[in-house]
Amino acid sequence: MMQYNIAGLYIIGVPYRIDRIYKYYIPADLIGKILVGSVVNVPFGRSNRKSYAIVYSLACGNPDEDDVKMKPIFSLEQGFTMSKELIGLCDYVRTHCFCSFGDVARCIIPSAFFSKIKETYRALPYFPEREKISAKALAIYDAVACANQMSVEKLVRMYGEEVISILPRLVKLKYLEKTVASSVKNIKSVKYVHLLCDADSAYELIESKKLRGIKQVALVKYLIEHKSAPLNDLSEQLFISAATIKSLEERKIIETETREVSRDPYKITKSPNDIILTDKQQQAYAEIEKLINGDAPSAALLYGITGSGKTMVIKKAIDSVLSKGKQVIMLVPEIALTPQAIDVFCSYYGDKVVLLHSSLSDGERFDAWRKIIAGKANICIGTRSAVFAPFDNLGMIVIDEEHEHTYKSESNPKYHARDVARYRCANTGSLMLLCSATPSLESYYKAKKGIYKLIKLTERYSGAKLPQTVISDMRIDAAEGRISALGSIMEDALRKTVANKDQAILFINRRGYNNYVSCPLCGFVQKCERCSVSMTYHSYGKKSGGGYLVCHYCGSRKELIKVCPECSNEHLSYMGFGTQKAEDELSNLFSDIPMIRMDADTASSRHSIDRMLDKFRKGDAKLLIGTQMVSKGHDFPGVTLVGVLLADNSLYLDDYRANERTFSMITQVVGRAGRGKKSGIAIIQTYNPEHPVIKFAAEQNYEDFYENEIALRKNFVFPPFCDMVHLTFSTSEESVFKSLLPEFSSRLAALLKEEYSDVPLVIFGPFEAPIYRLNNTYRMKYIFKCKDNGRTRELFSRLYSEFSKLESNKLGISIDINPN
DNA sequence: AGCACGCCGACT
DNA sequence: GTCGGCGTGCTC
Repeated sequence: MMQYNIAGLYIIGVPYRIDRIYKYYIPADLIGKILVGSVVNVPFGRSNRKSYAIVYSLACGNPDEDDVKMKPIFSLEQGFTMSKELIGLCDYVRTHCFCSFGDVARCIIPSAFFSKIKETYRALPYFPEREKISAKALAIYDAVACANQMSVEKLVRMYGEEVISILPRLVKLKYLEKTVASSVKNIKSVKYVHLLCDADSAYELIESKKLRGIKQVALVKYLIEHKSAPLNDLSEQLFISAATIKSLEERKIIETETREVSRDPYKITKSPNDIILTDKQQQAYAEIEKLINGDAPSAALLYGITGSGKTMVIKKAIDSVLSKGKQVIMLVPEIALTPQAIDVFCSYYGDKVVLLHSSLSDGERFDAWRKIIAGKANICIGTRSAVFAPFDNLGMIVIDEEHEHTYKSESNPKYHARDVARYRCANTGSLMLLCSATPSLESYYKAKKGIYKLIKLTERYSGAKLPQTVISDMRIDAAEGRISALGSIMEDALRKTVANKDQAILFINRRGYNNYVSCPLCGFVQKCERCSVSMTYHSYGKKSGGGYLVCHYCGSRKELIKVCPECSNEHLSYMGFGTQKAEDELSNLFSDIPMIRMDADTASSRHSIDRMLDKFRKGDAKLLIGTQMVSKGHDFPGVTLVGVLLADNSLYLDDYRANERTFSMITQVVGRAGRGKKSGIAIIQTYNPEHPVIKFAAEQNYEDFYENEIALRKNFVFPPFCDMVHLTFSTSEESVFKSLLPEFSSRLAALLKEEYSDVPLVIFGPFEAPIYRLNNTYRMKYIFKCKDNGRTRELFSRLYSEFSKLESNKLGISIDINPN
């Protein structure tokens, strides 16, 4: 049998335009051991720096006779070989998302797999007796001392292999010290800081000038808003030193606490008690079972209204797949926001479940991943990237809340989990099961066309009724001169709810107190210095007064201005409201009712979200007010009132998906009411009560919304009737646009006229990105309507490669297909 | 993305 | 004379 001695491989970590198959010869001792899918180490580039690579193909030949000078593979990385299916997946994502092969490989293999122990050397601080060592050793010492620290690889490159024998001697003579840094961090505990007094007395402390240092004031102010914060965040964001913490700790104003961060954060309790499906659920399940039992790849859309009991149908489907000895991936939009659903699955399947999501540490992620490749788990529940879980006998991929935008990645590789899932299912004969109460238009369109099997659940579980909905016309309140986040209808309903000792959820799609500060006389608006957006006013604690301005895009902060910097007017107006203002108004109305505000400012960690949701579920708080966090899949039987405070907030955005997003947001929130025995009521506050989207959402009428919207999409040619491509140039030097944009436009025109005359493309732009300046980078973009096929991608691939090397470091270019 | 190579200006 | 700034170009 012929032994392969040449490997074609993809290098991990190279830029897109040089990402191709490189040929290396396999040294004699590795022949037969290196397979397609092996992870190997190779020398790459003029400096032969050590790089990781994935073996893509094997061949026989003479390394010296080939036209390219071939280098040898250094070594083989043990422990993981990528399956054919996953290699195909890398190819697929690479060509569809304009990223390198390695970018996809890095989604499949956790970073901890690559980060082997790194040996570096550091010069010791005192000046040594130079006479005792050789000239060569002295040169090495000086080089290390000069660079502060150096890796072994670099020293070998500079001085040859003999450094290997010299270095230990230098360490023994205390010239150098060896540091072994493993990048697999074993974070076992995190230090937290919190106030020892309540917000109001802390605020008095600041007012009464009892705190001397600026840092101390900043820290206390920060803690008033965030309740408790990890020490690391504080030193990073506020530049707080240990001394500041210590002095406040001694004065008993704050307290530090060490919290254990468990390596296995989800405790699993087995309770295999079987579930009984209702007739409707059983019917839906039977349809899915048929697809599971067929061996052909398939896709289904489970469209079930809120509260229809989709979770149990999914559970049954998972049982069925597992019983055939196959594996399941289940995707959820965000782990932290759907703890209930996850608890259900963990309690049923115990240690056969593995969780994969973004807030795992490198070590935790590595553990979870090894559990999958070792075959110790057969269900993987996780966020977007879990779609890459390296199962070898996949049977089904479930995508819960299929319409959620979090399934689209916004950074390289810019994939959509649904597309990746579809590819994997097609190649493994698996079922892709999409689930939603408000399916994306694209998916419902495919279901109606028969590409996906459409399965409907149109009744609420165990007879619960959909809430009665009321549209509150805020124009009436405005005409009466009422300026409040809460309309009169909402206020009355809240009073009733509170009187009945029931619970309510209020939803606002905006955080902070007021979303901008402006001068009514000269029109001045306080903008961020780094971004082209207005800054949002955040107060400390519940009360207005004091506070700071923050940019929601780059995070920069600024003291609140009291006087207009343009015309010195002292009466500035604070416009628009967010969660803080609503909380403030509510606490004025119901001062003795416990309430929780849940937004990115109060829910800093998974733990704090859990704590808040638990408190609300137990009834310890009666009102829950917050951003999207409160609208996702939670099940609170005690909630009888649900309010949407700014229903039209997202309605008039310059975006073809604005209607869809508004509809799904309102529907999801409204669906939180009336899940228990009591019937519920939902109030939608809007300035556009006649708007069809608001009306359809109020009726929970997805079918009519869909018909209305799909007609619009067809008329104006938007997805699913075409594909959208966004091409963005970004730079810190605005002037590069002047020559760049005409150059790009004419190059594109030339390509379309000659080589790609067969590619239909509608060009919009160039124009400024919706936020032109972001964190001091300027962004110009093109939008194209096209058909996402091989020829179109080839055209964009060429443009991407050609323009990504231009202006070298000054210019960034990004291509995104069907972005959010 | 790195990193070496090479071409100019400021300095001992 | 040499050191070192960074613009240019290559990566099996």
